[in-house]
Amino acid sequence: MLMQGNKAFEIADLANEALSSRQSLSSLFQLSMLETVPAGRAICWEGDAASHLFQVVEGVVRLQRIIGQGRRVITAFHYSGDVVGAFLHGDFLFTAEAVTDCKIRRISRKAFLAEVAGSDALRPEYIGLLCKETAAAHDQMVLLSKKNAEERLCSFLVELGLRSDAPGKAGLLKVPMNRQDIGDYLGMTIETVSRTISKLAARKIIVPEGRHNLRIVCFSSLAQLCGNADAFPAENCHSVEIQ
Amino acid sequence: MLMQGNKAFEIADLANEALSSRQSLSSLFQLSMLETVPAGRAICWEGDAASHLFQVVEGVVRLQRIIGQGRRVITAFHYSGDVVGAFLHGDFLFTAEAVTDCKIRRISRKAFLAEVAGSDALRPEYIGLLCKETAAAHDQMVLLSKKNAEERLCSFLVELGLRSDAPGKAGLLKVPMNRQDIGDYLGMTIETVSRTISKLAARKIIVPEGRHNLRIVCFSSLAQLCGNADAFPAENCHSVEIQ
DNA sequence: CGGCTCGTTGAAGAAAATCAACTCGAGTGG
DNA sequence: CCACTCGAGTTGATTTTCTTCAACGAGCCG
Repeated sequence: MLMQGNKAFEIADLANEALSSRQSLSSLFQLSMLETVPAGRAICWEGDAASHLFQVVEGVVRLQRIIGQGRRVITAFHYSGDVVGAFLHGDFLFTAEAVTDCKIRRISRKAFLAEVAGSDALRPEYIGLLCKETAAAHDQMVLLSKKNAEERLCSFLVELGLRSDAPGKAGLLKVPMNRQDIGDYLGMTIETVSRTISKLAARKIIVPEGRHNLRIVCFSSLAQLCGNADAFPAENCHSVEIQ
Repeated sequence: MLMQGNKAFEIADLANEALSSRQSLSSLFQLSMLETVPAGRAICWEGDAASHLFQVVEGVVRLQRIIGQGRRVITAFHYSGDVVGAFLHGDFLFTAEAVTDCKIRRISRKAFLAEVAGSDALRPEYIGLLCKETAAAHDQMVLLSKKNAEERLCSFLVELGLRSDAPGKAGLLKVPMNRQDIGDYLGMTIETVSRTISKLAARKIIVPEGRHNLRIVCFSSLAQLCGNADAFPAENCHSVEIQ
């Protein structure tokens, strides 16, 4: 709901939701204008006062930090529906940039926090969001600390493949970001990213189709190569992946 | 205050604080018994229901995750005054273990969240805590993703040195954790940790004194070697570190 | 004092980074 | 429509950094 129809109707519906205490964090953003951000454009800058939160409505956003001599670290990608900046207090800890052409909405931090503080329904959702982000940060620390190139790439592809808006576990996986983005996210160089993709392709686990698409031949193999202790077994690869 | 005196007095004082809305997150833990945890003992386990939060009253605690084949990642150290588990929702995402003999207090998540929800004073402190943890996680991702052995170790020593309970920037730095802990925190082996310490010692930046103490000869050199873009210059090394 | 763990140091090996050449594909302009 | 150009991606050769394996040394406890 709320995805089309005229504005007045949306706002009325929103107010209705608020009254009946069924509002969600997403609904807080619905009051703001939809903004269009072209690929490559920054949405906010590290060090600036974090006066607003953003929601990615469409497209992919990267959160990044730069440390001296052109070293860039991408700490997270955010996809449609995700909230950017939920955990910030004072300043932005990252620069957010559009990976693809994006549509976003924004809300002021002050309004956001006031809404959350005043709603018993929003607070658990907010805390859940923080928890999810922190869990992701922990997973990323494990990846960066202990995984090799193949495990990193497979973890990344599984993460992409498990996103709800992805077409499915087997099939064509859209990879909107370029090799440099992937490398800076996984802590490796573009050459190593490329080589690792080639090796997986040689083993017929994936098949590259153009720069931004990968055909996932055997998702359970990918999952097994993630290097997580709890990776599920892939003996059933063929039966599962029949399509 | 609240550090000694009889229990009844403490509780009365706490209630008083609550009434006057000057309570802090720390005060929430004051109602619980002080628990003693010997070095090496676990406080909570990854995967268990996160029913409680902890506060480190004394000692050092490590948060760690294990991934297959004995690979361990330490995602954070917590020191006296720190709250452990603030951002958790369902299950613990880490196993917490005492690095040194510790004293801790605990509070149930339910009570904690109720207190925070009901207090306009606690909520900002809580959010600030979450922000601080997330900022630390981001810093750690940068470290693990882009820094070399020397930069990692220097970052760690600076982090230790800047802790408020540390004696000072120049002087004797207590390093309570062993080499394995440091290695698993910084994403390197104990051998590389040891070698890096030796190299810094050869350059007279630090002087090891026993296994758990380092004399910091030139803190600003350490800060400069962190690899952060915003490292402050160390020309004033001598004048600052005269002591 | 002896045994033990923790830490240090050295030598060899492996993984990924770096440097460099080449390919591919998309967009541009003749 | 096709050659041209430019950026992104791939692949190969070499180098660097860190890991691994192994031996040795130092502090700590009984």
